[in-house]
Amino acid sequence: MSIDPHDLISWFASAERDLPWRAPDVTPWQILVSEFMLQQTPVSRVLPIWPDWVTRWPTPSATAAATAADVLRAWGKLGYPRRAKRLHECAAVISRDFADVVPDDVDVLQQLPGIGSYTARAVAAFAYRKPVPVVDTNVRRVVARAVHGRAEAAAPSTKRDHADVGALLALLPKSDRAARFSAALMELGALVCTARAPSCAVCPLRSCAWRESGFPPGDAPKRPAQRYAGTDRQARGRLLDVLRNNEFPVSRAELDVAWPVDTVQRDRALASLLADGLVEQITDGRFALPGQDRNDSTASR
DNA sequence: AAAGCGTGGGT
DNA sequence: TACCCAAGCTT
Repeated sequence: MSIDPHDLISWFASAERDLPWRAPDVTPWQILVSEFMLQQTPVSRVLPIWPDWVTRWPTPSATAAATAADVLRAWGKLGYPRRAKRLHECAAVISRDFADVVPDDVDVLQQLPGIGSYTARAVAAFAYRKPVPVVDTNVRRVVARAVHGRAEAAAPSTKRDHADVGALLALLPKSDRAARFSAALMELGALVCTARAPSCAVCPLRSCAWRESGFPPGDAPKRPAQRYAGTDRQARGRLLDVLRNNEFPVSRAELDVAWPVDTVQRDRALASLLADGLVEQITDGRFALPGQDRNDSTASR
């Protein structure tokens, strides 16, 4: 059972979304920025942010020259602000150690801050047209269904990821169409072979092990889905939102009102933000985004 | 290896 | 209303 690259690529030619980071003049760095933003984040939420971002900071060195505070503010409520911090660090490394040129080698890319297996492969394939398998959640799901006949991909793990790369390598066209095949596979998972309610009636694949075995259901989830309300993550988000929205450092009391009930949880969240380098405490005891201007209206007069 | 890490839209 | 889910990475 296999996926015919021709079926997929001809479907992609007509179904491909017109995403701005796919335009022909987009640089490898700008593609890398899109991949950071798209980690665990829907396309619809990246769309309004990415164009302004890459206009403001078009190169690694331009990004590295900004303060972490500016980067975190531009990131806004995209989520997982550690990604913004790592993107900033990644820019500094590329600027300093790679002459401002994004590496094209998967293993080199994967050593950079915030770049794991997926992002390294995506940059190599989509920015440099290298014939490397790109394995994301969409690809795992499409392969699980079309090739292995299962409703869902197995839980991601290092070992499982390696197997997925191997399975993909066997499918990858041995030509310059490899990168396009990977993009098409991801697009199929995003638009047709979706996690819930897949549109099998319009699927371009002529063979699919899951369909041919009668759409067997997946296993019930073993662990309960995690909630968000009341978690440390939410507390961190509230605290960081206060700092993003204040041009100048804020007092502890101003942070307290952002998470007023559970003081133990608030302290834990603040400590973890400090440990992550997403927040700094300045000498007078107030808190600020890292690298932010320490002056304020009272100190400056 | 499993758990932590944001946020908001869809159902 | 809850819950699911979205181009993952790090420890």
